[in-house]
Amino acid sequence: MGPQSTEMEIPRLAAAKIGNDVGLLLAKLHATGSLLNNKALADYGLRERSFSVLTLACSGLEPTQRELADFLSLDPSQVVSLVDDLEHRGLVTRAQGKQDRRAKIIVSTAEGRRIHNKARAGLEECEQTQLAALTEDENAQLRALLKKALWGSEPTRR
Amino acid sequence: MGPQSTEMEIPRLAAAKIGNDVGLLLAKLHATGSLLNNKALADYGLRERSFSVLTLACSGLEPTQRELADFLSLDPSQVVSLVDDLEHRGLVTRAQGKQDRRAKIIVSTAEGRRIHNKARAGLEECEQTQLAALTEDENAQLRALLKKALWGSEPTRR
DNA sequence: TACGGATCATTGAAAAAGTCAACGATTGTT
DNA sequence: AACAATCGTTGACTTTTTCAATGATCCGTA
Repeated sequence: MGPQSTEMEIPRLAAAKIGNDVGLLLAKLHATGSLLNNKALADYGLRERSFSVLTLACSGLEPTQRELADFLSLDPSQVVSLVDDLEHRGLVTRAQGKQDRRAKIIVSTAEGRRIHNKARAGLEECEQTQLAALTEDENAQLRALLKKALWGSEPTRR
Repeated sequence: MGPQSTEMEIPRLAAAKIGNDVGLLLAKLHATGSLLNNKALADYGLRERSFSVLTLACSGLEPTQRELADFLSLDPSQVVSLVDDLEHRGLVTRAQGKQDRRAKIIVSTAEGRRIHNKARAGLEECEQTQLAALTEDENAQLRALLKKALWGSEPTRR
């Protein structure tokens, strides 16, 4: 369907003022990125979002569904669907919250971690493709700026 | 509903590896930004996308609908809806393509430019809110990196 | 302790957005 | 002249988003 080449010609319309609009730039880069990411993740039966959930389940941070919803900017009901899917496939399980019995903690299974590692490798490749125009430094810079824009200063450096 | 404060606490989950995932960072910043932008544009009966179309219609670049679809990463049928709406409200008109009579060139009306100027002012304010954590330099840097990631090197400097 | 309001995950329904194939008109190519 | 390709448009279909309602649980307060 779309152009598969690594080459990316500068569209005529990029000259418009709106070519400086952060909102549009984010939307565009996000759109093209999602396309690539979802394509890469399809091999593992995952999509961008289920991968995010799986990643956080694998993180050891023991996120609750509410935390997932907030962090991923999703409606809680969407998290239910995502977790349902991952759980049915045996990649994560719902554990009872420790302090709060209403909450469900999402943790990965061994199989979930296995799939996750494979998928992550594929994704990194994919990400490099998307940001091929940037140098290693610029790549890191972009990440840092996005994080700072989102959460102010830098997150707890460790 | 949501938190209206300018303060943004660093979520616990940001510590996860995925906090470095460019895809997620883009999705998140884009999501929060869209929310703010759409809220700001609602005063003018616009949304992020209709504003983008209006902006390009005002740009003097005489974009065709096909170009709009490509540039905004939309399906051509979505552009039809957006232009229909703007046209019904007298903000843009469809002009016949010059070389290609199949194509329709979208140009703004005087009223369209009036609304656009007002809306743009509101949006800039909004954008500053979103990127409040960044310095002026970082703000420019972010734009430059996003553009480079999208289109390689820098677009025609002028 | 018991009450009341708030929060969590879940469900289901309604609205919005996205995807896709088909069409007439037009273009460019052979 | 014939052919395939492209542009805008329409309509059907699927997916995603949004939202209100619910039972269970938590927390603050009387």
